[in-house]
Amino acid sequence: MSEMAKAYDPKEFESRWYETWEKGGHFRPRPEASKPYTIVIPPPNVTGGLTIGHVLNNTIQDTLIRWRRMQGFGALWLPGTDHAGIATQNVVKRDLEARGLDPAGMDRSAFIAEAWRWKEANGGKIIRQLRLLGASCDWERERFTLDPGLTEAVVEVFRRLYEKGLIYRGAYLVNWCIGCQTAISDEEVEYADRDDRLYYVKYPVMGLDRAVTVATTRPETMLGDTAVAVHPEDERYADLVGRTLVLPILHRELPLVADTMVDREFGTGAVKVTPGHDPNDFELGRRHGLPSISVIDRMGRMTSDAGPFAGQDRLECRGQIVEELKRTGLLEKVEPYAHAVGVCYRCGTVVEPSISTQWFVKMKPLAEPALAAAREGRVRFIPERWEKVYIHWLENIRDWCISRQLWWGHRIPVWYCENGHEAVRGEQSAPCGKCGSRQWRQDEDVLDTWFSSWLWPFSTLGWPEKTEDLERFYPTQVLVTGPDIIFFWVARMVMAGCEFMGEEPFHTVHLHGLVRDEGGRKMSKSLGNSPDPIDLIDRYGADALRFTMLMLTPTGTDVLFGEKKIEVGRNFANKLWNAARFARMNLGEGSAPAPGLGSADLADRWLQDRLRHVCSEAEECLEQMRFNDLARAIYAFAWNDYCDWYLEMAKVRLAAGGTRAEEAKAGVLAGLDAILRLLHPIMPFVTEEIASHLPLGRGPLIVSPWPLATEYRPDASAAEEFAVLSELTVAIRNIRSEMNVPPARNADVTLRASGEVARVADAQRAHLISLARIARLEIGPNPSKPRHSASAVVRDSEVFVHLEGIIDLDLERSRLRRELEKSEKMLESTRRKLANQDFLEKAKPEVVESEKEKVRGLEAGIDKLGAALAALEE
RNA sequence: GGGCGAGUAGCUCAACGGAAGAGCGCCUGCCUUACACGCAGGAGGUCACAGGUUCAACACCUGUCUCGCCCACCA
Repeated sequence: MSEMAKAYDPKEFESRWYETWEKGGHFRPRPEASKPYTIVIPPPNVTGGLTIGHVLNNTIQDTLIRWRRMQGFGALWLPGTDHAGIATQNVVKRDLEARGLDPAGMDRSAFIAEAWRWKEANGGKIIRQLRLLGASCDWERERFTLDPGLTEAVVEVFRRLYEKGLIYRGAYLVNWCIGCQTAISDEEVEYADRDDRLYYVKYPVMGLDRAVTVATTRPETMLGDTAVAVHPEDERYADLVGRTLVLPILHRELPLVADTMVDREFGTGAVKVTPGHDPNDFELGRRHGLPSISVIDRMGRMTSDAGPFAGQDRLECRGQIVEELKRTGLLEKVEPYAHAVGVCYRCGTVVEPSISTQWFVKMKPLAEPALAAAREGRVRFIPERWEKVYIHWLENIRDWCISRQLWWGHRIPVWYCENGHEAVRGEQSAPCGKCGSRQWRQDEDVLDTWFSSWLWPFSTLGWPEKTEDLERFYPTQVLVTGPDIIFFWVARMVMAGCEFMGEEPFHTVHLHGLVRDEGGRKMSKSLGNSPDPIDLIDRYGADALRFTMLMLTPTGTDVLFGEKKIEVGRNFANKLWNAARFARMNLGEGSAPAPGLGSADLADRWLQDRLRHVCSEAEECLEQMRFNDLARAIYAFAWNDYCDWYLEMAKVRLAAGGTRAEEAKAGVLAGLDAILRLLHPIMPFVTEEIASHLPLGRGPLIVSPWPLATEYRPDASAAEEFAVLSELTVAIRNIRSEMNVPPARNADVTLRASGEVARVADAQRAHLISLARIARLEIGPNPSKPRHSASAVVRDSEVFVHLEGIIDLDLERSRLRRELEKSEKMLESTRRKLANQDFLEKAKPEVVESEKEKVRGLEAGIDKLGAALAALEE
């Protein structure tokens, strides 16, 4: 056995163990395991680095995978990365510019080549970081969403949906991002509150000396107005419906239409209708057969249809229009107005709704099975409340705009022949089925990144081919991710799984919280409040970080993370480290006994009882994915039960030597063995390292059997005896501390006790003496009370700590009075309860009995305290 | 405008309807030969507010307030 450093030093062993595990093939699912357990990683963007959010997400997954692996499952954690269309394209562009190249001047294939080069050089960063975290992914199965196999899956899916009529192309109003120069889906639009202005503009009525005033936040879009609408039952405008209005500035004629969509309460009750630049107006326009005019182009500049404003930026145009309206007296008023505007979730630019020709997926038919899956319990959410969010979205689903005007991504697998016929295929080859033409041109656009992500649970396993992996590992067991991508990813994966595999891709969705800073703000690069996990791992250890993250994360609530909190994990690792050093120190040179807790010693019997509890608790926590409770339970057991009590008690037997020492050594090892196995899924490195320094008789911890409660014998009487022992110990320590007995000084103690307390104290005399630092211990049913002593009541017994020469009578009196007061208060409230007739009649008998018992105990204690106090008053 | 979540010790969070807990911080002692990343002891809480259900409520119900998310076609 090699030496162990004095303190936990993770740098010394983390990378070494990761290499050992990987070389040992332990990240691969065991071929012989009958039951599979699969998790597919939410593929991080290739552009990204590891964030604290990733740490939480992947620590949870790794904990589950390692736990199942130890249980003997064929555990597969399938890793990979997402090509992240827009994000990557932007990063590559910036990179090119930084290198003095001009991305705008590049042709498509040159750009894509550059993007791949960038990906090969930089795309592995986050994967390397996951390894530092200890993620036990099967790297031999790593996938990338642009891998050939996954491309094949994308084309196949597109083809199937196209043939089913669920994919269509058409000119509709879509969210156009001027910043990213592409259409984006509804889900990619975020809403940001803005303090804006509401402009009231007068539209003269043709042939009358009247005008209809409309309210708008976007005066520039009036250039594209094709109607004004009012509510059909709005009396203010009843006589005007059907008449013609004159659009200010451009003097175009507009019908005044009636539509129930209009809110009579808002503004003037009249709304300008711009089908070309507003989703509601687009709908309204269709209903009324109105034309639509696009006055803003893809760059955000006014088109030729904007007349004199053509070529201006939309915002510049807004200002000029307002000026012009003022000048002509058609601007009635301007009010401050707070509202939400849609912005691109990628670049934050205000989204410009525009009409353009795009590809869409018809979602309703796909949503049905996904809805049923949740409603019928085949897909379950943890926490449950997210199910409602999922269902609500699916019930109100809108078609999915899947085409993106980018270069980086899966190119839309549609080809057009020279005669305009369409065909879906991966590569152009065969002649056109309709005209025989061989001149094909592929659609210019690429697919939304999520169009490959939604296939992830099966495309990564080989689909559309029927591979062994697909057969064995699909469906996966659990998906671990954040609630922010329920719509983008989770729901769509369920839809795809149902549609293409005929089965849900997973049965449990664990949605953990977001990581925030200590002020509750979202972690983000721009705020600069997101610490670099790698730096934290470097300074505190991966295990410390992992443990802390889990400990801080109650199921499904956001985590407020601060660097200081990692100390909990680091200190805990150090504690274990030193417990192991203690064990080794006591094992000495000779051959060590096999770990075991079979002796008749109270400490061993009690530890078995505790292990029984903690093992079943850990199991339950993992089953229910309550990771914070899991971490807390193991922490409390290891620190408080094992280190504070068991090891302290073991010192007595170790000092005694002989058989008792051998038994203690076996027990110390057995306790550590259980703790290390329980903790391995959370803290893989330090547990593995510690285990390697101890003669536990096991192979690598990573494939050691998960500890079962049934390995340990329950022992209620040991628990009870231990309680007596610890209560006596604490009472004595308390007196010592409050009476300022120097820690180094052992005190004489007299215990006036009979029955259980006397029996336990006598049997555990050696333990008690050691734990409470006692010089001489006298136990009897009625020993004489020592002259100078402080006392305490423990159950039905009295403890006297001799304090010759150092007793401070005043101190002791006030100490006893405090105790007495506490007991009397409790006695009073308990008596009151028992005086209540309803309580006696209606409460459960055992509750009543325990209250009565409580009174008896309190009364006896109060008597004793009173007597002790009286003795001091003399 | 809907929906969801949270409001418990200075801070971050626990607590099957039956005497309010942990970690950090704080106070007092201790370098007690595993650990000062530690040991022992201690202080600190009208469990957001108001009603109600119950013998009994931090927990269940109703309402209110505050904070935070998500969804939504009031321009």
